[in-house]
Formats: sequence, structure tokens, C-alpha cells
Amino acid sequence: MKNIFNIIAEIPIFNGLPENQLDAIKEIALEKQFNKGEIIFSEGDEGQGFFVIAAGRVKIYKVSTEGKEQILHIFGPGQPFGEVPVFAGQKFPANAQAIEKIKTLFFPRSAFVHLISGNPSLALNMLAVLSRKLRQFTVQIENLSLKEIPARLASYILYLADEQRNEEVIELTISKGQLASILGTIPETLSRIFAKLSGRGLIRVDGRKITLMDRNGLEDLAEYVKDTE
Amino acid sequence: MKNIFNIIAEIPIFNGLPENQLDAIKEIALEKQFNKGEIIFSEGDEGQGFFVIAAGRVKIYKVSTEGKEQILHIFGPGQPFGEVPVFAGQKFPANAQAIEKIKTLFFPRSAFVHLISGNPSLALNMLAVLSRKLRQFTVQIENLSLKEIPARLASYILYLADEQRNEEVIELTISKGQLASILGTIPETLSRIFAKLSGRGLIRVDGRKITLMDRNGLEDLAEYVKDTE
DNA sequence: GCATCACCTTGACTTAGATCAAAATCCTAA
DNA sequence: TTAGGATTTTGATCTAAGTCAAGGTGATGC
Repeated sequence: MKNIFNIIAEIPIFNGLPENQLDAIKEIALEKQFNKGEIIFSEGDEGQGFFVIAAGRVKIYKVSTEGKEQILHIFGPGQPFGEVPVFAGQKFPANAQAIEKIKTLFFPRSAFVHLISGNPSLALNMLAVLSRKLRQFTVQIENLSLKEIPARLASYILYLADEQRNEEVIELTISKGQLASILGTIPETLSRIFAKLSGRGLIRVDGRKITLMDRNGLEDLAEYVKDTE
Repeated sequence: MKNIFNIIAEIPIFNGLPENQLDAIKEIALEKQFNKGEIIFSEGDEGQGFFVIAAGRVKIYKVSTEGKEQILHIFGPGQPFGEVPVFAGQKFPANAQAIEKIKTLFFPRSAFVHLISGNPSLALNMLAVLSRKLRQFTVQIENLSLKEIPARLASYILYLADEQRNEEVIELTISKGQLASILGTIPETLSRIFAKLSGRGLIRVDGRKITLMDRNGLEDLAEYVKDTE
């Protein structure tokens, strides 16, 4: 069983920090657990601090007045979420829900800001995290505004394939309904588009397993440019 | 004529910094000018530093393979742009173009990172800037994915009215074509929607002047929740 | 004063994707 | 092992918004 210290030492935003700093971080961290389905915070809530996931997964999402959901991120172990109000001094811009039983570390705002003030590496790590999230959002906006759903699905499949380092068969880590919500559509439409891509011979779908039958075709469809660097 | 020092002292990200720090910032800043229509950087370029606008306006945008444009931001005096590669160590995620003749200060990456390492207030200011941009993007994603174009336009009009502190008549600061690109649509559609809102008695449009005829109606349409705080 | 170009509007048509409804499949737990 | 629910698929229909094409409006400069 890992103790808090070991968990903290493995979190990317705390990478490269000297041991005494990790100790200071440990001092302010609070363990918080949530059950599957629990709401961690809601849009508009005052943010008193941010979270880092120790185990499990979380979704960050918005909901329309008619109940349609758009997922902004799904985060897993090691990843921070809910930092915006820590630095922008406002409310949470979206909702967070545990999609599995999760364990998190919670960092109270003022203690963390104090810590960061004395620790440039930590500040730079945090700047890097926020910058990467900005980059991700530009991609998401591009997808929603400039690409059709088949292209978004193809991108997502290629992204998963990259992540899973598997040439043959990849596996969805979320339900198709949730995938629809990531891609900005609804389950019915996603289902039809899976069928369409299968029909064109680009993929083969069996439950949550997807076989890439024609990677070039998928890349064309996705306008996929592999992020070198 | 303002000198560099005065310009720097008025830039929000440098707020609250002591004079000697402002001097150090001045030392690393480079003045760069661009004419109307000039491309400042393109998606995929290596980012060697970031910009702060001293005068004029810039648009940050993505373009689809078919040529449709989505504007992510329009920035004016005092606002920084192009920071993502400074901290995430990668390429620019989008394009930047001067929409007017502009004057900027350019901050080279390594010098700036060095500066921020010795200056926690600057780091926190920068964290606040990035956090606010993240918040803005969540709103933009929500708009694109969960709202129809009339709601987006209504939001935009109310946002402008807020900004211009004018109960009666507000003025578009950009062309309707550019507005379409901000809202994630095309000029023809925007034109029809202006006509529709006028027909419903919500607004009156005369060139770039828009008169709010029914603020409550617009707020209903926009699902507008005034951002208190 | 008129030509030119950018911008905006209008009309007719098409289409991607949403909605509504129902059936099929899968999963889990008693 | 089977009942019940959640998840996924399929079908029929609808609609918001895009496309293509043609005019209209207005500003700018020669």
C-alpha cells in the first residue's frame, strides 16, 4: 500500500522537486475519496482548492439546459483537475464527477498558492500543465467547429491507438455513450458512424474492441497529423 | 509618446511588480510591429517566445481543410498571446494574424522563463492569465457543442453590452463576417439569424450598431447567467 | 461621379446530424 | 438462470445550418 509521500513523488506536477519540498506538499495535502457516480464539484461552486487523482478516473463536463452533456476531459491517476479557480479566483467553470471509485489528494488554495510562491519549479510545472490543457482545448474547439463527426471519431481512434501502443486491436476505456459525449454527439449518431466506418472497411468493431483495418484511411479521414516532438 | 517602460507598467500580467522587476522585464522585451493582415505566427511553428499587445488587435484562429475559419480569441492592448509553447515546450496550437496595424512586445522564451523563476508574483500573474483562458475555452466549447447559433449570438450581444456599459445601443467592433467566425458559423447564417432576432423584436440592427430592444428576451435566449464575482 | 471591391443579404436547395420510438444485446446480481 | 436494467443498435422522420448562386449596399479611391 502506497503512502501519501510515494503517491506525491509520482505525480507529474511535482516532478523534479527536492525532497524537502515534497514534504511540504505532503503537509498540505488532504486525502479525499469519492464513490462511483459521486459529484465532486459543480459548475459555479466556489473553488477552495484543486485535486490530484491518486486512483480512479474523473470526468469534467458541461450540461445543456436540455440535458445534453459535453465531456471536456477524462482524467486518470496523476492528473490534476479543478485548478482554474485556484489562480483565476473564481468559480469552477464545469462539473466533475467520479466515473469510478476514486481516491484524490486535495490541495487547499491558499496553502498551495503560498507554496508555489516559494517554489519556481512548482510554478513552472503548473504553468506547463495549464498550457497543455489550453492546447488540448484548441484541438477540441477545432474538432467541434471544423470537423464532422466521422473525422472526430477517426481522430479519437488513432489517438487511442497511439496511447495503447497497439497496432492491431485497441480497446475503448469508456462506454460508447460517454464517447459520444466526448465527441460532441449522441449515442445513436455515434452508433451509425461506427457502422459507416466498418462498412468502409476502416475498422472492425466488436463491443469495446476496435480493430484498425486501414490506418491510412483513418488518417485521411481524420486529417490526422502525428504530433511530432 | 509612451516609452517601453510605461507600456510595460500598464500591462496586467506585470501588475503589482516592483520597479526593479519591471526594469528587468524591459530589458528582455523586444518591440515588434506588424501591418494589418500580417501573419504573426502559424499553427505548428516553433514558439520562441510570446507577445503582449501594445496597440492594435490580433485574432487567434484555426482553419479547416476546406478553408472555414474558427476564431478562438481576439486580443487587444495589454493582452498576452502565444504563451502556450513557452511553458508546454511545443509548437503554436493556432494561428495569429494582425487585424489592424499592431505594435507588440515580444518576450523570448528562455529569458522570460528565467525571469519567472525568480519572481513568484509574475508566475502567479501568468497562472491567472492561463486559468482565465481555460475558463473562456470551456464557455466556447459549451457554446459550440450545446447551444444553437441564435443563443450564441444573444450571448455575444449581451457580452458586448456588458463590456460597453451601454444600455441602449452597442457597436460591433468587428465585421459580421468575423463575428460569424467567432460564433462558429458562416456569414449567410449569421445574417439570417440577425434578421430572425430583429423580427422577434429582440434587437434592431443598423450596420454595426445594435439596439437592445428586449434584454430579458435576449437573456432567456442566451441562457445568460451574469458572471457575478 | 463613377468604377471597384469588400461586405452583407436573400433565395432555393441540400444535408449532417438530432429526435423519437422500438428492438436487440449485454451485464449483473439474486 | 433468469429477471431487470443499462447500453447499443436500427428505422423513420425532422430540422438547423451549410452550400451555391445572385443581388444589394456601401465605402474608397481615381
